[in-house]
Amino acid sequence: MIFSIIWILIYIIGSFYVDTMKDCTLYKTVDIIGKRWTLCILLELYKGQNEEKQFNELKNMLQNITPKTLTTRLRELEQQGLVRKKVDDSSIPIKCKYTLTDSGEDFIEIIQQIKKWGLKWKFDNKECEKSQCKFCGLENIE
Amino acid sequence: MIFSIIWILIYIIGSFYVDTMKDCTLYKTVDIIGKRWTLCILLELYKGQNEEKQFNELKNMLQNITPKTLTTRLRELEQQGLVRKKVDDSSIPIKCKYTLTDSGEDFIEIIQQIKKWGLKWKFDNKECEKSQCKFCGLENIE
DNA sequence: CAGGATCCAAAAGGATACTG
DNA sequence: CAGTATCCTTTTGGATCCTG
Repeated sequence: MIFSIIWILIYIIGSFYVDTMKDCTLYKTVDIIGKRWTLCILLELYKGQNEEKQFNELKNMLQNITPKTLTTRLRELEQQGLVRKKVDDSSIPIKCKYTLTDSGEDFIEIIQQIKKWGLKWKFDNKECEKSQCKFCGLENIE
Repeated sequence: MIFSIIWILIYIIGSFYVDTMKDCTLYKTVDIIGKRWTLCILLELYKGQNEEKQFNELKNMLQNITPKTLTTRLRELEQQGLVRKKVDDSSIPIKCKYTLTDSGEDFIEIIQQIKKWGLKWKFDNKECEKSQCKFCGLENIE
């Protein structure tokens, strides 16, 4: 009983630090790229010298992704300026080509950093340690 | 009607690319750090020359985080080797100190990279462009 | 081919109260 | 102080079918 009072006091005293951090660039950025499939999509677009990819090409490479999710992610990325969409409606069927923008390509470097960190500290993965991993398609730098 | 058949055919032909990528180091790493609050926690531990932080200190700095979530995240990070936990039960109340491990500190560099990318390509943020942002506590490199 | 629409399941996280 | 327990809401994404 006496302890409870002590703890409540300690607790209240401790509660005076408050700060807000939602507006931070960092957290905004992470909000964009922290979502499921986003990295996969970026990598898929990056593979093969950043050539144009069509919707169903992406869908087939990313097995298990549903069109709904892919559409959502692509739109987010397009809106955030990481991905560029071009529509070719000169023929039937219509073709939509997706490519990375400059900022999107620049972001690949971060992904590369993350992979490097993973290899350094955490995971043994024969495939990923090859000069070119077949999963993520990234060559190992350094 | 005739179009439907054409499209079905195109669709089937396109479906022959399949690959798996779950075992990639990259995706495993992102699984760890892509979760909500994780980056905030790492940054909070990093602030102030990486000194020890207690549970309720963290909880107070990260307003809106619930103890349940904080516990979960800390345990994940501890298990993944990014965070170290020390218990001091020599006095009442017990104190639990959390610090970054070497790999955890190393990871801050990636966060720094992400921030740099965000500032370069996307967001105007007066606070974040200062030499030291009060939100994420990171100094701006380069 | 490139999605839109609808419905549904799972999971993540918040609110709140409680404890040693 | 450092959590645990319970309940509940919200978000997310999968399944499936449909269309121009």
